[in-house]
Amino acid sequence: MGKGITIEDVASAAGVSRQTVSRVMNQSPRVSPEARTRVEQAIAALGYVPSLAARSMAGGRSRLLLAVFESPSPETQATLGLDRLLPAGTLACSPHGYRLLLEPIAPESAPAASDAQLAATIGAVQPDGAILLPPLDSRADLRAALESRKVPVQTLHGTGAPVENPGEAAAQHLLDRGHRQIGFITGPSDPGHAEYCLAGYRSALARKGSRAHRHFVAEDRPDLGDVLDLARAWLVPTIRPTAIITMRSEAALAVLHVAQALKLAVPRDLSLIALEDDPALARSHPPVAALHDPAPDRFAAACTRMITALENRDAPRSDPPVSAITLTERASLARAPRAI
Amino acid sequence: MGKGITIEDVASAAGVSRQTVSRVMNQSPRVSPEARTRVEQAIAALGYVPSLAARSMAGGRSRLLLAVFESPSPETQATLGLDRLLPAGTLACSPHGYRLLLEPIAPESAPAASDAQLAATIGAVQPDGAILLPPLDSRADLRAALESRKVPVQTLHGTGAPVENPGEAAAQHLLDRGHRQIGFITGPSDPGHAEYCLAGYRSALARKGSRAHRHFVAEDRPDLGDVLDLARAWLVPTIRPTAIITMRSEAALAVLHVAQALKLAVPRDLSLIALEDDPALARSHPPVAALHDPAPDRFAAACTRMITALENRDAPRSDPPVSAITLTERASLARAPRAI
DNA sequence: ATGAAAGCGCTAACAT
DNA sequence: ATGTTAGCGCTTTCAT
Repeated sequence: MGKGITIEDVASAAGVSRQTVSRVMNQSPRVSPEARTRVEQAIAALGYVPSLAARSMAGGRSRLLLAVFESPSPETQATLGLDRLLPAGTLACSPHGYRLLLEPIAPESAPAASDAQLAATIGAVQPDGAILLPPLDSRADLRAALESRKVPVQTLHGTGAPVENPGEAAAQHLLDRGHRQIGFITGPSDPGHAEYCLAGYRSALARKGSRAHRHFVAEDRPDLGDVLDLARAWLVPTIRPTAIITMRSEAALAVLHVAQALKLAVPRDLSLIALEDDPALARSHPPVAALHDPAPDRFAAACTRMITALENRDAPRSDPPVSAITLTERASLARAPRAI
Repeated sequence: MGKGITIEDVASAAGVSRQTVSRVMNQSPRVSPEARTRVEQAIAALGYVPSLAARSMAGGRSRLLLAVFESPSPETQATLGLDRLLPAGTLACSPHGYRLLLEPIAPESAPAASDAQLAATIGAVQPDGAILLPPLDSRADLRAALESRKVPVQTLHGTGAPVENPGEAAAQHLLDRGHRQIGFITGPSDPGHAEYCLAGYRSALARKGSRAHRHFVAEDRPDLGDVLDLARAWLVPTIRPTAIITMRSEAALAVLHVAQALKLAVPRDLSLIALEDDPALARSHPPVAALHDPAPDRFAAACTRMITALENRDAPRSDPPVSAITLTERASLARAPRAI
């Protein structure tokens, strides 16, 4: 059932020509209200859905967008979060009749290899556009491979705001609340990303003249005991951080535990922020604040930008900026207890 | 560049008709070796890639497979692992000229709603098949919606082996090594899944006559202190588990820490298995064994099964079974120290 | 073994 | 505002 319903069926059911049906589907203004209604009813009655392939052939627009992402290598456990990205993007596309097509790129692939791969995909599906997902958005070779073949490219940080640094953002939040002795515990997962966040933290503190980053910076260790020891080493002395930033959520939980064992009240004596959110953070006592990267929303926004750019090839558009990072405030945050 | 190369271009470059080119692409045996070679060279020289849309229209096969998955709701943080699934599936499809198309289904969506959604997708792209990803593989309504429209369905557990229960598998591994006093710490994330694993653990122990599941079963808590307390409560007494299974990797690390603080050697005095793998487990001291769900491989296998079933509509196939769960053995495992 | 003819379902040009 | 005429790039079916 529902098989083989074509524009022709709709046309005869509505008593018009295929063209009129086509015009209705394509929102052409040159259709009389009556005709439009009859066509719409016929479409609904028959459950007609136009064939993407046929529209692609005839109209030259495939309504397919490439979602180009880096396929995780076994060791690079760095979770891209496709679980939440892809539904968001799909949802943004479908009301416009567009669809996403996956294009995984092997990490550190040679430019020639990925160029060939993209060439094959472009030839086969002729996508109307491509979204370069991080960390691929910085690969000039991919962008060139796409654009040289007339495939427009978008990234998550459209034309607007520059990328925010999570380490810097977290530090800034704490500085704004009066904290100066702010500790930072990196995550062991992705060395490059850890360095990046750490640098952001450092520059934020340096701007405010704090020297905490000389004393309270440590590397996260996989052994829980090491993290607990570290937390104790920082929190037992009189001169101690009034706030600590951790990259991993688990480290934040470990610090919280040590603080409570030492009778330090969170957040009164110590504020906590994790750079990575996790359900466990929301359920701990007290819940721990975390930075939240609205990547799914930014991906959806990128898809929408792409589509509107495609549809009105002329009209100048102003892309509403999307904030890159937000803080999920939870009870682990308070103003600095006093000046030290 | 590379734009607009059609079968016609290849045909004239090779000095043959379009049909011959088509036959070469479709592996038809009715082509002379010389002609085939000339065509293949022309294809390579021109960088020709056949248009999916055109093939779909003319041949009635879209070479598109639907990857139907449950889109995570805000609270259902249950990570499906699309990050690793999709590249694996894509890789399995591409050598055959097939592609994956995403179809997210809202969790607990009404059957009528998802039926309409699938109908729209099927009408638009006319997929040659669909893979129902867990936990959607048990939704009879989705399967019906697909199959009633002549779209063949596959799931991760092909025709072969039944689904293994992670809790049961882990318990069985330990029982095989002589353990009887085996503890189990559930995870707080997905209640249904936790119950399921716990039941598997219970039945495995019951089969061997162990009664440990009466004493050493506990619920995981988000607060680290609670988990540490629990581990101490189990490990301090003389009658204690010789092995512990945890659902969350963090809980395993916490138990490991307590054991070491109590001067219990892992794995000599205590074996540890997590039901969820994580890079941190491999880096701890000692590394902690974990169950590993080869879902990416099973997804790739499902795609391959689908494609071969599609290509040889006649030949009877025997699907090689794929093991559902494997144990990543690490230094946290040893035989039971003694009978208690 | 190869070619010629006839579409697949739709849209872009032209008509009218 | 609507209908008509050509294709889009392939695969089918039927000739040769």
